[in-house]
Amino acid sequence: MNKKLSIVDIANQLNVSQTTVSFILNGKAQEKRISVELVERVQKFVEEVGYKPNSLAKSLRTGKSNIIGLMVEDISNPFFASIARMIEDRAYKNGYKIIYCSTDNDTDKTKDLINVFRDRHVDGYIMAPPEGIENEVEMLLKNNLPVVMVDRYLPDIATDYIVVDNLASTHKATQHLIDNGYRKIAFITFSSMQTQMADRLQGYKKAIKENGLKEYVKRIKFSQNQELIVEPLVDYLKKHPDIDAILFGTNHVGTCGLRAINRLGLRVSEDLAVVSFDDYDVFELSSPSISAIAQPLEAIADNVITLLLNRLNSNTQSDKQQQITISTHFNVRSSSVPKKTPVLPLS
Amino acid sequence: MNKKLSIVDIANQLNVSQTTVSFILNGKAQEKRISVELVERVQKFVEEVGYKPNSLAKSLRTGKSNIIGLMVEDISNPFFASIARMIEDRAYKNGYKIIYCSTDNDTDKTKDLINVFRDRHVDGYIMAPPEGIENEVEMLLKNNLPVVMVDRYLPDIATDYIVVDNLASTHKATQHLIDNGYRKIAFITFSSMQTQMADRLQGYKKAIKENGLKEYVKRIKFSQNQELIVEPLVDYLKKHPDIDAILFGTNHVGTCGLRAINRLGLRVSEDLAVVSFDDYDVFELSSPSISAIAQPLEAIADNVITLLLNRLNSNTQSDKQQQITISTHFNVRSSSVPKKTPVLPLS
DNA sequence: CTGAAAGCGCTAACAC
DNA sequence: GTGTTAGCGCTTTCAG
Repeated sequence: MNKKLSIVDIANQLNVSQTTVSFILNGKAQEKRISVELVERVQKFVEEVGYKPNSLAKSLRTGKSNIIGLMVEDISNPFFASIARMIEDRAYKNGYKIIYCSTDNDTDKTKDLINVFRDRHVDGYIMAPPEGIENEVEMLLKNNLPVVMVDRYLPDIATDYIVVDNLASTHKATQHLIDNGYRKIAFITFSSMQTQMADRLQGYKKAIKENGLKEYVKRIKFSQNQELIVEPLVDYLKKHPDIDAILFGTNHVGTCGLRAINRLGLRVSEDLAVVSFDDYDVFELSSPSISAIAQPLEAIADNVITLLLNRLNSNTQSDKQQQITISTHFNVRSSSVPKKTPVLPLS
Repeated sequence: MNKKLSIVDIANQLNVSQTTVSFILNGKAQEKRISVELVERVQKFVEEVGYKPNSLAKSLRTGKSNIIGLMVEDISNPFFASIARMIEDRAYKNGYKIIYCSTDNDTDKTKDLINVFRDRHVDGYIMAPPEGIENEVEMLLKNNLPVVMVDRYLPDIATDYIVVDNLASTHKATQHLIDNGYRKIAFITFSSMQTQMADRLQGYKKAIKENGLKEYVKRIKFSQNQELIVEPLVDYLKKHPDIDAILFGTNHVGTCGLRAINRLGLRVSEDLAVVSFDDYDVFELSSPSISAIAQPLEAIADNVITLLLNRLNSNTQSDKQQQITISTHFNVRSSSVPKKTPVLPLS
């Protein structure tokens, strides 16, 4: 129906040239001093027949696709899903569409995906990068394609990024556990050298060291399969029955951790204090409810898309990179109330 | 770097014609009886210089974009996020990319989005349709664009679709509550006439009627904003303190329902049995854990993408529509254990 | 103010 | 077996 009209059709029917139509459609009427009446006539006609420019042809010609590539670790993780959702909204409102994909934190997969995106001529990239894609990102930058990192960044490469103050957050959470009388505090995390995980670990270590306590760090290999995370956790907790509190490094480990705790028949809060990074429904609705470090999703998404849109609108690639750190909010709940059994003094 | 090469460049450098290169690259070498050595030479060179065909130009020429448009209600809802994730994986493996968007169940927004997708020349559509987009969908079909519905369908239009047996599922869940001694069972749902919600309501009503009980149906307006759902729920529960069990129509109402129950200081299972449609972490990890009707996400996603890929590969639009209904799995947990207080006999 | 025309990179008749 | 070439629909330079 309305699919066959092209700019030449409408030019012919109106007895004007394509150029004129094109100028009018692209808001260059004034600049080109096209008569107001012609402009109106064209616009009216275009409206009537429901003509839509073919964006493929447009992209081919202009090199702009109005598509943003979004690469997250896993779109089914509520943290990324929420951010993606907000980014999507803002992008649509600004005339951009999103192509997304989940990297699974897999370097090779991500490299492939970057190629797919380049191939599609996406105008800009938003990514939560896995390790080892420095070269690819540099290539993008070199080609003047804006890249905004989120959640983590590549330390060796100067890009825009939006992260939260991971170190301060886990430091505070750990200190909170210590203040509430816990002494054998484990930090359970993914075995990853990515910046966000490294910082979270440092925050924990710092608090532990400052209080002269002993570190209990358990690293687990990232996996989509929950069982592959729950099982090592069960083992670890069995092996360390003296642990009296756990700080989980992400919502995913946190959720699996709760499963492990359930499976062992342990009771959160009574037997074991729990705090997790990343807040979401599960933690709020658990009983006892789980203390969690909430990332300000909306602020993150807003900053990301604003930054990218700015880059897109002004070809100022060479500008100084913007690197924004946002504070988290620590939601204290029942899972980390002050310890009831004898509290050891700090040495 | 590798962005400037076009097919003509590589043809020139190799002293062959574009056609030849194009044929080779598109696997038509045999068909066109191009010499094996030439094929190899070209492939080797292409490999070396890292030439990638420009898919925009390709799409413009062929009318195929290798993009699938995915429209769900809300990508941040775990049900849709999980399905999207699985669809994404399968699509990528088959050379398709996904453009997605959240409809918010908003008819106008969805119409816009369909236009955006058409404009992008997506090859196929997967959608969880809101009400009132019959005309748009018919238009797509008329233009021979495959559309697969998921989660719900438009009763007046013959399309492929994948749904679960909603009616049987809620019927079973309601009967389960009755069997366990509950007599004042509420069904809390979104005020929607969409097929999946209508069927779930019917399943509940059927079981209630069969047992000569009274219906308690509460409909709530769909909203992203949790508070707008929790509040009416709190009111409703206050007004009907005699209700002894609730069946929630979706995970979203279910989650909000748990909040409402918490807010009122009611205890799940002791004061109120609970079952929800859609299983996910929250229900499994709550304590008491919440009985839930689990949709087989993987089976749904698999069927959806298989169906669509089939359509895409064989231009058999006129084939009979495939309409697949999959069974759910009822996960019985602690929230709906047999009632302890005096159980009224069924009349 | 408006029109002709040169491509953007690729595919596929059609000719040789 | 291989080369020529006409577009796909649009933007934009350059001439009127």
